[in-house]
Amino acid sequence: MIALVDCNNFYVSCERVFRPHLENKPVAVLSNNDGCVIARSNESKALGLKMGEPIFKKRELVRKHNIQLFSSNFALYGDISKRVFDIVSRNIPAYEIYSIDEAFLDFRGIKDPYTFAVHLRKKVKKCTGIPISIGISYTKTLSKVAGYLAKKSPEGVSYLHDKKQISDILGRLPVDEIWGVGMRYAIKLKKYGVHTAKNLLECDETWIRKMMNVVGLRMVRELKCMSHFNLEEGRSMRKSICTSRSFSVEVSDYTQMSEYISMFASRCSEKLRGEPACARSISVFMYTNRFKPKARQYSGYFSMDFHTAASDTITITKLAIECLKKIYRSGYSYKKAGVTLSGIIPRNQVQLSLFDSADRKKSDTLMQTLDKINGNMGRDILKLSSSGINNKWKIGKERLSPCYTTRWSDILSIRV
DNA sequence: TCTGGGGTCCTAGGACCC
DNA sequence: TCTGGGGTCCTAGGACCC
Repeated sequence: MIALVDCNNFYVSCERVFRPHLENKPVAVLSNNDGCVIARSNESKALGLKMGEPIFKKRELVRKHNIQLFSSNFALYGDISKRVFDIVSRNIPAYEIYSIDEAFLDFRGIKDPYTFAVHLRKKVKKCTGIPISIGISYTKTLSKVAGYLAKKSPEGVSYLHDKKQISDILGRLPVDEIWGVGMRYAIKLKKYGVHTAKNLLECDETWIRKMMNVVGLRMVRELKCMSHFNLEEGRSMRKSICTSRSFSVEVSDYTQMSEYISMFASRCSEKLRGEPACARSISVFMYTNRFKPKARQYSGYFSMDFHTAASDTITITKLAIECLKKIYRSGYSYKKAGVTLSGIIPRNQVQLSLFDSADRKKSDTLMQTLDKINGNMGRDILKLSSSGINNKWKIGKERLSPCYTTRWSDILSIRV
């Protein structure tokens, strides 16, 4: 048995923990630059606020119903997530943290899964203030189905174990609610008269394989109670690391762009060292505003390899700038840019070059010092001058809540 | 006026090897 | 008349997830 723990409307719930008066009120959290809706409370969903929708299109709705909006505060959400999963994973032999708000738990050997889950849910709510739902079944995909039901049940827990019951539910589950069926597949499937999960199970497996390749086929088998996706314990090394941003004010100046690219490269390097790992290649991309069809459009992408896999900010930034020079075209207004590191390998598996002349020991010490100072005193206390001296990163976040749990100056004061 | 950020996996096709 | 068989690696593109 596998249990899926899912935090309800997670970002909204995090904001509510510190603002209990928002309970039962419509609330939403916005993406960077306060652009799109990325989390909604049930009340906001009921009002018709859609996921991913640009908020400026909904100004009237927001005003009319007094929907409370927040800028995204990932420092807060990340910390609350850690607290939730600390509690959830206690006394569980194996678990996999799947995303910031979801985890799969190994429920084998638990005598009464339903009661256990009900207790777990109460405990998490009491200790963190976050409401969760728990779906339990035979495979990961089925536990996702159970999770879907759990969200609608008053107890917040659903235990799917009876074959007849599973079959009934799959008969009512729309295909696009299945884990692994996105918009494209849903459209394709409906064209062939496949509307429910049960319809899909009745299809020929060769046909499914052709339509949705092996991943789709595995998913279908999982719905038939055959397990294909194992619990992945421990955090495995990432395969790529990306830092990208949309600019609140479009960029049309090379120096400005090179400062941003330098900043993205630094951020990527920090994440890379945090693994700890090195990267074999880097790529840089940038593009103009696709929502302004009348403006001149351009998009550029360029990738380069390091001579020797690198993790130090200086080497990485230098190559990022090389890439930038290859693709930068003047005369355009850029809306978004980013840096991606790939070919990630563990630090201790770097193949050195015979003619390598770099002083690695020195650069390692330098980076350790840099990370330590920035870790203790705040991000970017020490940085490369190529990322700009007075370049205060301008991400529109007008409705940002305090970092209640991760910043000393933001801790709540309580009048007793 | 205003439209996010960060990941994963699979496949087909091309280029290459012996 | 008639031109093999078995591999690897890389990339772009397409799908998905949160």
